[in-house]
Amino acid sequence: MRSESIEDYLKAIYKLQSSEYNSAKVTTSLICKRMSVSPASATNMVKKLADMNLLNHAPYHGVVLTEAGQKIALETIRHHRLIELYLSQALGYPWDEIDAEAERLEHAISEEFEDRIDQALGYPTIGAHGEPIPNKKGEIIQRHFPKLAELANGISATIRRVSDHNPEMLRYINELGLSLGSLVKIDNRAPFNGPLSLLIDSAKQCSISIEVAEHIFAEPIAK
Amino acid sequence: MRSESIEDYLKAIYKLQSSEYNSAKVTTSLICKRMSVSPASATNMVKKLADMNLLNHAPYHGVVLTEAGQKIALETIRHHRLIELYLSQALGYPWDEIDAEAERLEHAISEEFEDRIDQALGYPTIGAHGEPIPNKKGEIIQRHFPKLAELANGISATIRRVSDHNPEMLRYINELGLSLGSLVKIDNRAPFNGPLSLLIDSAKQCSISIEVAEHIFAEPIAK
DNA sequence: CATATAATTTAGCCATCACTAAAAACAGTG
DNA sequence: CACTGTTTTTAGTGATGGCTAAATTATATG
Repeated sequence: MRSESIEDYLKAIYKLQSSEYNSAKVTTSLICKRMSVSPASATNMVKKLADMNLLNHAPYHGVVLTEAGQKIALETIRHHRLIELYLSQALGYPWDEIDAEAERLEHAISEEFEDRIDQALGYPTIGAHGEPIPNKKGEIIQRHFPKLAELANGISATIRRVSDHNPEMLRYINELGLSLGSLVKIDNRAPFNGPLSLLIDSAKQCSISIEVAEHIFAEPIAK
Repeated sequence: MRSESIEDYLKAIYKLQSSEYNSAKVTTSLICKRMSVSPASATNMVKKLADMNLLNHAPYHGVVLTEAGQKIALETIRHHRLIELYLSQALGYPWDEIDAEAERLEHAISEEFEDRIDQALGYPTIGAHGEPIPNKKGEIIQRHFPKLAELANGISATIRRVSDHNPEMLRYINELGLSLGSLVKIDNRAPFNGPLSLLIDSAKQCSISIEVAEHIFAEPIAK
């Protein structure tokens, strides 16, 4: 009545639904791509979730989570992000490994475990990659920051969030010396989608591809 | 190819096999009782494990783990006991809750997680209830201590292990003020399987049933 | 507006792991 | 050594959650 699969689908659907760059409908094919399953599997699960009143499904037109579905999604995301932060802060895990480990653990922990690591971490509201952590009531405060790729030349900004989708990219970003709170200045922006030159913490110079710059979000410093 | 079920069965079979009070064969019915499944389910899984060369099965005469089967069992037990100790020491879990939480987590953690909590705990060899923790090579050092129920009047002993099978009993034992390392003196032993009177840490007097005394193991103090 | 292409759904299958009910094998006793 | 009762196994089912292949529906284009 609340399997790992169900939690994973609801989580994925929630993320697709609230994803900033995507105001489009959450279709079966989006879901199956995100979950790396066949279209048929996604259809089956969508039907099942609709039967359980966890989402509304307009056939051929996508799904929308119900309150109940969103609640489970947010609980799962809360687990995931608390575990990630715990792995990172309490156990010294590197940035690029916490997602995979949390992916499995998030389904196995109890409310009690959630509460205890929440307390051990000092009731955090921001996760290891800068994402907001939903509270126990299922409230989440979305924060929006521009991508490095969108910032103009000469702008200084503080790194606020990093996309966690690609561990290799995360490792690379980490090796550059970038982490949450790092100060970067956009030194130069080569034309034709060329690389971005950055000055990191007023110390280190480096040059990153637009592709990477699309996955780093930063808060421009008001001057 | 290595499901939670498989790990659970192998763990249970290992424990039945090496259980001290039981030199008998590990039969299907023992397994199904221990796992709380139907006899048919146990038979099915035993057949499957035999096909995978994780145990040898002489039909109607019980099973014996192979090296490969024992290896998986011990890895699972190692996970379980490290997690229990971590929950207890790092997260402040009470004695009676760690088993249930570890039961789920033991299947979800990676080698890396195992290594990191092992390190955080200082490479322990004794678990939260006094059981030995197998090392990474699958070696385990069995320690045998008499039950409180077996100790004669007037004997003093140090608590070395507590059976973890019944959370309610664990909570009770904990409330008595007994933990690993506690010093107890057998003050009196009422006849006809009557209660045992104990002096705990030369301070507190209490009286426990034989049933409880069967689940506490202690090392008599050489005088 | 017909038709090609893409998206979605249906139908049917497989593996895992539980179950019940019935059959078969074994063990102890008269 | 047959009989009774227990243990074990077989046979058949159900739920979950994947899959492929085929059918259906929607969409975009000439």
